[in-house]
Amino acid sequence: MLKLDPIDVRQSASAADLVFEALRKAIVEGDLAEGEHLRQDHIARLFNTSRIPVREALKRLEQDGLVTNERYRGTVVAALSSAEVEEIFEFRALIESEIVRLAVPRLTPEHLAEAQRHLQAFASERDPSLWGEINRNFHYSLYAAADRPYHLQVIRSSLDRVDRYLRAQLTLTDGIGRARAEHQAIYDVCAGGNADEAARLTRAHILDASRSLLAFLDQRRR
Amino acid sequence: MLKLDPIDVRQSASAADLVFEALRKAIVEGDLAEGEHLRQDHIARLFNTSRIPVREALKRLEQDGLVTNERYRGTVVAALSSAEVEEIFEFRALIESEIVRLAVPRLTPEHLAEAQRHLQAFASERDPSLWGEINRNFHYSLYAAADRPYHLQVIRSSLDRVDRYLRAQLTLTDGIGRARAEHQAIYDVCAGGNADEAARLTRAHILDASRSLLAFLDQRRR
DNA sequence: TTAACGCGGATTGGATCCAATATACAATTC
DNA sequence: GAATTGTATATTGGATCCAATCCGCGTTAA
Repeated sequence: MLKLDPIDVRQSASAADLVFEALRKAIVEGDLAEGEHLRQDHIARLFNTSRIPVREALKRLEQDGLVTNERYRGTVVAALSSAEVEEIFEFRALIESEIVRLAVPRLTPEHLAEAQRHLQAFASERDPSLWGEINRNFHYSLYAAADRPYHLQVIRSSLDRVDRYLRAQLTLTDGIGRARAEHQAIYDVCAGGNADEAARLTRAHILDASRSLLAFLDQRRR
Repeated sequence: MLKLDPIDVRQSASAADLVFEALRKAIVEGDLAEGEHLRQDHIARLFNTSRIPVREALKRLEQDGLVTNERYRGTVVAALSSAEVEEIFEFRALIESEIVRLAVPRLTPEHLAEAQRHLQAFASERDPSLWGEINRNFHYSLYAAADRPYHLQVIRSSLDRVDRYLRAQLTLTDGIGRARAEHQAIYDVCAGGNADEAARLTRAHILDASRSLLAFLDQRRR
């Protein structure tokens, strides 16, 4: 009998899924400015599809808080107030420090090796547009050891909302320098197996970025 | 000149919004069993509408994790494994204890009065089908004082996922009795202004329900 | 007997068409 | 000239239609 690798041939990505992922990525990475109108017809043409899958994608983005919709007026990229940004960073500090605490006792050499790769990439990468992605990967490589899929999902969702601001903050004077130093410190205590200290440093790292970012936002918005 | 109260006449609820809310409520309250198929055409007829708004509602529910969708195979009410239920309760224990810690110093007499009303309703209500709603309201009346909209939104979302299981747990032997006692204890320390103790009791309350529920689920699923 | 095959209805995904509403701008009135 | 009104166009929300896929069931062949 013929034997083949049982690859799932079912293409699970519908047009709506593709549009959703593309728009999500564009918003998270800051390629779509906050307040920008997302016209159904325009997006549909970009993807060579009709407005139906576009509308489904926009509904999903709305549910994630990445866009807002007003009936008959359309969908715009969500804009966050300083207070909202601050609250989300506070939330991240709470949950990400806890996930690190859970992760540290479970860290394997493989986890640490991957984290170190991202650490080095972060140190050597010159292109600021890549820092955000590397930053995410570094933290996620540690969080993965916690083996808490729901927590990770919530972390992803909360970071998605503020990542474009965070990426702007990284490019500020000293933003990248402090991030590098703090990452190294977090990595060191993780490798040393000190869960409480890793949690404390992660919390401080997030709140530090928050303070720097809010100072920048408040200044820019005046 | 004619003067009228400037009421916003714009009806913000689209058909998709109404369908979404109705389905969400039905799933959260356990009226739709896990694994049940949600046929677009059937739902559309129920609401006297076409399948288009139904599909948008289903996409939003999927984004919230309340249903799962497989291409060309349809949408079913999500079923959670015991491990997933356990993780979500662990998550709730973390974030709800923290929100209580933030809320206590900000509690006004009005907040406490509302919490006490829910406490009494919880104590006197005979109809088990209403316990879940009252339970939510009691906790939310305390959480509201924290004034953290994003945290509250995440709390709502996580509770939505497990509320149908929690409601089943409340009707178990002693489930409602322990919940009543623990609510009273939480209320007392909140009214006394002891934030740390309120957080500790909230955490214990959630983990207590989790243990009881998991024992029940593991037994039922065998 | 049973497993593979194929057909037809059921269901979902997507395209196109129509209705409802908003917005920009010209026309009009004071 | 400014405010208001009417109108044309753009855009969204929803309905209907078509295509792709799944699934149950009967048929057939080994």
